[in-house]
Amino acid sequence: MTDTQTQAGTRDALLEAAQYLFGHKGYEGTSTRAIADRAGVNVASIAYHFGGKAGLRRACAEALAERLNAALQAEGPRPLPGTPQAAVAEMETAIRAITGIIVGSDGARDTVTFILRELGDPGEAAELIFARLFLPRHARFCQLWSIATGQPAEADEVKLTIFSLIGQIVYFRIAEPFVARRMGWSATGPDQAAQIADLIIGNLNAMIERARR
Amino acid sequence: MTDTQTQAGTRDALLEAAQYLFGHKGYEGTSTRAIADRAGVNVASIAYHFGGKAGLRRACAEALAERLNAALQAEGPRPLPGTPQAAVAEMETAIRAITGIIVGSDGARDTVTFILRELGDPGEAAELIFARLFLPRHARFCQLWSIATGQPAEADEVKLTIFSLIGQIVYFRIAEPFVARRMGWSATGPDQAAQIADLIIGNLNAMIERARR
DNA sequence: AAATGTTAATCAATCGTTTGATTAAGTGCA
DNA sequence: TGCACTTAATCAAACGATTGATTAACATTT
Repeated sequence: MTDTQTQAGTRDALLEAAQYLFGHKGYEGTSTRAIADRAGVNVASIAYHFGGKAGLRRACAEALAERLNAALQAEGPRPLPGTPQAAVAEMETAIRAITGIIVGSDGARDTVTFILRELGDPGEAAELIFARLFLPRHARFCQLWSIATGQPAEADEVKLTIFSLIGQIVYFRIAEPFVARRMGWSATGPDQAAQIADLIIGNLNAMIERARR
Repeated sequence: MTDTQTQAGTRDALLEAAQYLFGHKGYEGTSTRAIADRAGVNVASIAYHFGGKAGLRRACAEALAERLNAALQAEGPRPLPGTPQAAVAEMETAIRAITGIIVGSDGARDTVTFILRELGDPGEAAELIFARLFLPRHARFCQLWSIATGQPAEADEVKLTIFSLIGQIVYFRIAEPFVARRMGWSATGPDQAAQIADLIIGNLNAMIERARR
């Protein structure tokens, strides 16, 4: 009985270790040996399972997109809400969920760290994450906004507005250490995430009100 | 007559080359040789002028903070505006200026690329940039918001609101390739920056209106 | 000549990848 | 069932290339 991985365990262990290290030290800053060590696995396994370091990076993004899409599910063939009130309600719920995942320190923390690192390093992985994770939700938000305000869903101003809405959430995570210090937070947990979500929902309602005029 | 740098020229050439490469390929992804080549200078000059690669990184951050502070100047001992209208006007002007620098493709493009890369890689450089560049403006914005709305400048909600305001701008730059594609932009230049600034100023006014109620 | 810059050459360490060997689990046939 | 063979998976070891840093010689200026 050994403590090394066997069978499919190796693949998953590599994905988890790589996601953690790529996220915290960056792709270039992470050596294949460091990944293998953290996974408790031989270096050669990376080439065997993923073709190489770059393949492992791509596999991380794919696995993560699938996993997060499942967690946020919802992205199924849901019908659009019928009233402005219901549309606003769905946006508020979504903002709370997304803020909790991006800002709060739940289980997805390392995953979000990886995503943000890739966002700043345009490439295949960022492409994949945006196409599968961000854009579908952006389109949904545009439709909800359209129902809530009466503006056409594909109007330039609407699309930009939704970007500005999501940007607020993402920035709180990017600047987290500095936000925490400025706010006097010892940690950024679910309570802080809720406080941030409340604020952004307030902004959302202010923006909707203005758009209706 | 050679084409290599002499005297103080070497130092500046290294700073510029390093800022470009650190920003576009990341700190770990950039070799000292690549920096020296781009600067048209010998590798050993890095150790001579900056003590090493890490020192060059710090020097980049310091030089950039000084330069951007000068460009945005304003941060002198300006008096606070006396009326809510004047406070809103200053915020709008600042948003236009910051959006132009961060989003538009003016001369500061490589500098902003470096900053965003460092923001995602917490360390000495990010610390310096935030302390010297971001926080002073955050505090100023809080005061302006206070004058505009009557809320106390150091209230939690105000501080968070200002973060959410800045976050909108930063995100447009981070997600620039994806925003551009979604919007059908072939490039993100001054016109697009102005469009984004208009939108964010609209959001600002909506938020202020709501805060006054 | 002393101080300051710049250079080519070299260093040990580490990089991602490849190799050949080894193990264990299937597979086909008698 | 028993034997011969193939396949998938993992390993230690080694590969050539590149890394950041250092050295000592050379050039320029004061």
